[in-house]
Order: sequence, then C-alpha cells, then structure tokens
Amino acid sequence: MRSKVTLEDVAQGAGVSRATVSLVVRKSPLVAEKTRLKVERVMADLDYVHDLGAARMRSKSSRTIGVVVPNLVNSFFTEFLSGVEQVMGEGDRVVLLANSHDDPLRQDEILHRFRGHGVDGVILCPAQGTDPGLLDRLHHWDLPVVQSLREIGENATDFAGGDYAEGVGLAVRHLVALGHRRVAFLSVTARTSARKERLLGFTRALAQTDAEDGGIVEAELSWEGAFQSAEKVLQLASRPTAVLCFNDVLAAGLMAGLRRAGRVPGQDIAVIGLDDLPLAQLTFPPLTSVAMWPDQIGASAAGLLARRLAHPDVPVQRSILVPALKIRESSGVQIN
Amino acid sequence: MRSKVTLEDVAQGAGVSRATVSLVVRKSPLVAEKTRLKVERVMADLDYVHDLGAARMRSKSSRTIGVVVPNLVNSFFTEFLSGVEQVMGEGDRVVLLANSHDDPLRQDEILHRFRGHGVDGVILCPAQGTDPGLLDRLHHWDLPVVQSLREIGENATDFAGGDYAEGVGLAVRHLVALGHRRVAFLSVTARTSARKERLLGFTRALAQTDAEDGGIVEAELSWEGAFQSAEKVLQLASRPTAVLCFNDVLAAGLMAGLRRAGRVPGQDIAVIGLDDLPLAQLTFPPLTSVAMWPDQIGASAAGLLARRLAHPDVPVQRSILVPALKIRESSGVQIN
DNA sequence: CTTCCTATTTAGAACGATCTAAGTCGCGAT
DNA sequence: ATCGCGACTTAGATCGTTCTAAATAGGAAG
Repeated sequence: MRSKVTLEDVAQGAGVSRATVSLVVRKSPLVAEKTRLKVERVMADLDYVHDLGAARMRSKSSRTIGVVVPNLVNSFFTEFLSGVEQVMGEGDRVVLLANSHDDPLRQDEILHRFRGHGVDGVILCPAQGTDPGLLDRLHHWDLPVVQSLREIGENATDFAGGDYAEGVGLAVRHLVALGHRRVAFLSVTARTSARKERLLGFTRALAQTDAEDGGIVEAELSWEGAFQSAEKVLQLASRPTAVLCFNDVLAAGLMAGLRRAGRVPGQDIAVIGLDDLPLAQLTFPPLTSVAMWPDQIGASAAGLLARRLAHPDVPVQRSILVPALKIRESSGVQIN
Repeated sequence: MRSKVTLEDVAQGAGVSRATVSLVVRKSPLVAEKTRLKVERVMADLDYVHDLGAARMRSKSSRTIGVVVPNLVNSFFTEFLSGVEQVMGEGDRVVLLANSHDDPLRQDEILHRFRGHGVDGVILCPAQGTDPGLLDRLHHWDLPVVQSLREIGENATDFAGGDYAEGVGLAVRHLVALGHRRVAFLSVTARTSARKERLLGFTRALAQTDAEDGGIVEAELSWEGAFQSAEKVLQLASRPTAVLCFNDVLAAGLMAGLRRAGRVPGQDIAVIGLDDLPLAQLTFPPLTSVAMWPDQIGASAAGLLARRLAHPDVPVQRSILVPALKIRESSGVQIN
C-alpha cells in the first residue's frame, strides 16, 4: 500500500511550491531553467506520476477520447482503430474503446459511460439504426464528436471517411474495361449510410458506361452470409459476369461460395471487393479490391477530433480519402 | 458552455444533502426508499452525470482498466480485445486501449500513461524483448496485472492463454495420422514465450510419433514474410510433405507463396495453421487449423483481472483454454 | 418521561491537481 | 536611494466526489 507521491511531496523535496512543480509538469515556459532541472530530478527520484484524474477536475481536459465502433471482428475496423490509436498516442492522449455491436441502446450506454469518464471528445461510427436525434443530444452535452465511416445527419459533425462512391466507380469502370456488361452487386441488409453511398456509386457508375445493373443481392455482413448468397447470385436472371461486393469480407465469402457451387472465381465469374484488407492478398485467386486506407481514415478522424478540441469553433470539416484500385486476379482477364 | 450538474445541484433540488445523493448514486442500502426515489427523479430531471474522475480521486477505484497489445492488425488480437471489452463492459468498466507495436520502450510509456490515468489494473501481452524486471516495477507500483497470450517471468502474475503446446500436438498427430512423416515448422523471428511454447510442443509431439522434424524456417510475423519464406520451405533438405505454421496469418501467406512457386497447397504439400481465425475459412483451399478461441482468452483475462481487483490477495491463477482441431482441406488427404 | 436503539442523514475534511491574483527578486534607469 | 519592470514564484481557493464521525428522528423499552 504505497502512499502516492504528490505534487506536494515533490515541492518539498525540491524546496519550491506546489504551483511551481505543477508548472514544470505542464512544461510551462514560465519556470527558470535551473528550477526546472532541480524539480525534474526530484520527480524522477521520487517516481512521481502525474495524476490526470485530479488534473482533469480543475482543467476540464482529460486527454482522453472515446472511440465507438460497431464491430471488432472485421479487420477494417481494427485498422481504423489502429490509425486512431497511433495519432492519439502521439498527441499523448489515451483511447477509450467500446464496441456497440451495432446496437443503438448499447451505444447509448457507452456514450453515457464515456461522458462519466470525462472524455474530451468521441469518434463515433454510428450503430445501424441510430436515431439522428443522438447528435443533438451529444451537442447538448457539448461533447465534441467526429463521425467516421458512417454518418447520421447531414454535415452535422466533422466526418472522416473514404470516397466509396468513387471506389465503386473505379471498380465498375475496371470491370467494364475488361469487357463485362452485366455486373451484379452484393450488398448488405443493414441500412447504413455506408450502404447507401455504395449503391449510389454503383448506379451512377453504371449510368456512365454501357454496362447494365446485373441485380442486387443482399447478405448478412459476415463471410458466412456471403458464402450462402453465392446461390442467389448465380440464380440472378441477368446471369452477371462480374460481382462487385460491399467489402472484402463479403467478396472472400462469395468466392468460397462460388467454388462450392463449382465455379472458379476470376475465371468463370469476376469478383471484386472493397477496402483492400490484407486478406485480399491471401485469397485464391488474390482478390481485386479498392484500397480505402482504413488506418488513414482512422488517423484523419483522430486529427479532426484533435483539431476540434484545440479550436472548438472552427467550421465543420469533412476529410475524404481518395481510393485506389488494386488489380489482382479475381477480376479475371479481358473477356473479349 | 453548459455548467455541469453536480451532486450539490441535485441535493438542492431534492432537499437533501450532498452526502445522501452520493449514497443514492452508489446504490447504497443506507438510504430510505422514499428519499432514493425522490433523488432519482431529480437526477433524471437535471440530467446528472456521475463524474467518475472526481469519484476516483477519493475512492481510489476508477472502473477503468488498460489493455496493451503488441499489434492490432492480426485479427487474433482483435478477437482477444473483443472478448476483453465484452466482459469489462458487462462489469460496467471501461477499457483503455494501447498498441505497443512490440516495442518495450513504447510499452513503458503506455504503462506510465495508464498509471497516470489511474487504471485499476492492466491486461498485458508483453512486447517482444520486454525486460522481466517490468513485472517487479509494476508490482512495486502495486498495479494489478494479468498477462495474456505471452508471458514473462514464471507464474509471476495471473495468466490467460491457450494451450499452444497441445494445439501443436493436435496438428502434428493429425498430420501423422494422414501419413506424413516429414513435417516442417514455419516459425517467427521474434523471441516470445508464444514462440517457445509452440516449438516445445512441436518437438515433444514429434517425439511421441514416428515422424521426424522436417526443419524449422523462420519468417517475419506477417503474411508477406510467410509468402517469401515459401522458397526456403521448398528448399529444406528433408523435403517435408507438410508444414505446420506459427499461426493462420503465416499459413495463409505460405499457401500464397507456395502457389507462386507452382505448388498446390493441400495437394502437393499439406499446410496447417494455428488460431482458426475467420480467415482460415476464406483461403483456398480452406485452411486446416487449431482453434485457440482468442475471444474466450480475452474474456478469461478480463475475468482474472476482475477477480484480482475484487480480492487482491488470492493466489495467482492460470487460465488455459483447450484447443480444438478444425480439419479442412489444406492438410490434404491421406497420403498412403 | 427518560433512555437507548436503529435507521437515516449530514457537515466538513479530504483527494491531488490547476488557476488566479498577488508576491518576490534582481537590476538597470532615474 | 528609489522606482519600474521583467522574470519567476507562490498562497489559497477551487474542482466534484467520498469518507469519517457525528447528529438526528422515531420508536420501543424501562
């Protein structure tokens, strides 16, 4: 039961006042070089630890931010998280993590808990079906929020994401250039802004080419869901020659399902994913995908939040990363 | 700039004292039912938020724990994290997350920061090359620690992990039963307890069978590293008919590398992984692997920490999960 | 009508920092 | 000498809780 070393103890040891030590801790330019060195030595000797909890009480900033993701199994979110953690760590901030499991109720509890812990701000990837009123509530609490990957409301908060509409466009144009004319889309059942944006990109991209909409199939957002949807894809009336998938996890699951049904992806039917997760390079054939840089998105989100904390009144900003097509074998070769 | 609602405000509204409200917040049985209801109503009216930071200052418990992982891209750690978060969330605790990037220095900074934030305890997967003295230091700070997945020191702290020695044994016996006699092991360069345990399991399992050690190849812990190691595996003097891999990520990378070299995994050469990540079912051919239940390990680790926080003096406990073999096609068919 | 409980409530001092406003010190200028 | 000024330093209040020890109310028992 070691008694805690406090500012007072350090102050005594160094023969200065508590206030001066506090200034040293916070690296204020006000203290004389000599005093600073003395105090720092004593701090090291006594193994002083700055109590951020106590500090927050007076200063209002806790150097803590919360991150809410809907899911931790899709490595997209992991990479995203990794980017957030990286940037926040560099800014000497700490990340509180929680998983909403795509459940708005759970998300509410989490935000409430975060609030109790005095987080300075939150990076939120809103759960499916989140009530748009949530943003008002957060604003009312005046808790700075950056939305990421998904969005509720229109420009209600800062936002970091990737340009999925463009990503889908890249994929479609690639397929069309290879000669495909009937392209299907494997989507998800969950109604999120992410889904909307991709579908929008899909129809828009088709309109700019002479290819046609080969039909839309919906699956659960898991590789198993995609695996099972292979049958439905093969039964589409349009007999698509290519399938564009909501993300890489679904694409990989679909490829496995197609094989089960006796088709060879990349040969009998082209498959293309979105996100370019590491797993895209591990499937066979390797998966053509569109890189969305989740870690960069995470880093941007963290950057936006840091910016807002520093300047609460700057106008709302959106940070949208430009996607890049990664051509591999699953999209097959020119078909004629 | 909404001024914060404090205990005092609630107390005024309800016509009681601050102390009573505090008791209500903490669900003490001391307050009379009638008062409790009245206070609760006022709390709801004013949208009172319990300030856990201020609370911790007096009470010493922050209901916050820290998790340090060496990496966030391998989904093994993600699932682990997910298990931790789940259990902690249920216990109404919050998780501080940090990534050591397998760097002991960074790990030190993180622990220091966590300490500053007053975490009640830490779940640590020690970075490669961590000085065993770290545990003493943590103990000296009297910060409860549960180690997980990797371990420094011998039974120095509570530990949650999987029985990798047994997992490797399952895999080897499976291969031997299929007729393999020359089995190679694809290991990693990083010197961790995880590596040691698997190698130990490997030699021990071989000794119990009539198969021989087909050689050990080391790779970077990434799919690219494994991809590149395919050549080295094929050049082994023993000409192994099967390769057991450190984990699924390496196994998937190896399979891709073997294909590049013109071999068909599961047909020309058996490949088997460890961990049974979701990705094992997405490779082609699907990867035979040994399920280590990372989410369960995470949940156990969280459970152990919760237990230690509740009873600081209980003896050290180890929680080891029993692995299960998942047979798929990459281990091939009986070879004669 | 005391007295003694039990059940509840409370005043006031912590906790470990930050902030404000007021000091102190040395030194060159008047 | 005295003043003014810049460069530092500091006393003391304060943040929103919890804790301790003591106060109070309302009976039941004597």
